[in-house]
Amino acid sequence: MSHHTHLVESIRQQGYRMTPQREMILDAIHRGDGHLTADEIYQKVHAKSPAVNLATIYRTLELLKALRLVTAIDTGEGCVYYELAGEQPHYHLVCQECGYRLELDCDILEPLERELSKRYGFQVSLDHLALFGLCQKCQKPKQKKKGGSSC
Amino acid sequence: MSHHTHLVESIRQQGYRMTPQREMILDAIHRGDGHLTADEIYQKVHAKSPAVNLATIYRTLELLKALRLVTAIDTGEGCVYYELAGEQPHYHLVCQECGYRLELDCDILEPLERELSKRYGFQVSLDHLALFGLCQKCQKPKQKKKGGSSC
DNA sequence: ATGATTGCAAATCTTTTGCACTGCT
DNA sequence: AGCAGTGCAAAAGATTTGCAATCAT
Repeated sequence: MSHHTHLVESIRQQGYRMTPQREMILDAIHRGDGHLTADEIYQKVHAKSPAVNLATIYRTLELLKALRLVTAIDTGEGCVYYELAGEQPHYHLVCQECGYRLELDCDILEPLERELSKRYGFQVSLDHLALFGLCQKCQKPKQKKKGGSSC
Repeated sequence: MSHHTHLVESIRQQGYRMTPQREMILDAIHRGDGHLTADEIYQKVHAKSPAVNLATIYRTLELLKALRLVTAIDTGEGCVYYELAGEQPHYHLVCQECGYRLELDCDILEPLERELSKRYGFQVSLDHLALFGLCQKCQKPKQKKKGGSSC
């Protein structure tokens, strides 16, 4: 628990209590390295301490999100992934055909980020990003229907 | 049905049957202009023909997606939006704080699209895109990273 | 005619909530 | 001690599925 002392402090300083459950949840998210669903977090915590309830996981995640200690990433697969806020952002490409996923280099989105800020004053959280499309493999089986989709 | 004759043909040519339900669903999506949830589509169809079942909506949307006649957009709000494939792509910025949404100019994502293709061979479906972050208004209460005016 | 499609109801799956009890501070 | 936090069970909301009836082809 030494690595997330500051998280524990954050929670306490804002008037919330530190419980074993919350500690285990934080620890699970930390070890999960940004790719755990609520249920997976539950599995991990439950393995350590079977009495912990799924509802507690959800309530805690809700709290941690509100305190901006964790962020949620919705990749559109019907489940949400959680990670500690401030971790190295990582972007995903998700193939809609085969589910193949790969991680993007961080720098590839910087120009877009700057442009959105300049043009719209909008500060995107690109660490939440998942992009969908077709991987190389899955592009081939389809027709070459490329007409009319230009801007 | 004049505007989506080609959709009807597509379905038939692939060995599927054209039913009034499917016609109404296509029509609803068409008129909905890319921002309807499954349930909203259901409401529209149901208004015309109360016997139509929600399960049919889901099954039809599933089919239409598989045939690539409609695309699904998950904006991470817990619901999925449907639109006709090949419609003018439109991107969303969604404020995670206040839910404010705005549409992006089409051209802003082209450089990214090209780069992803070049670097990873990945063909992103950017018409599926929703970006999350903070709008100008909601940036202030937090870090003063930027001096903006009102939304 | 015949098999794809639908309606209906029940089942899933994820997430939320009410309430009484527990335990952090 | 007092109230935030928890466990439990039940609720809610979205989507899926099994099955018998129906209808497009």
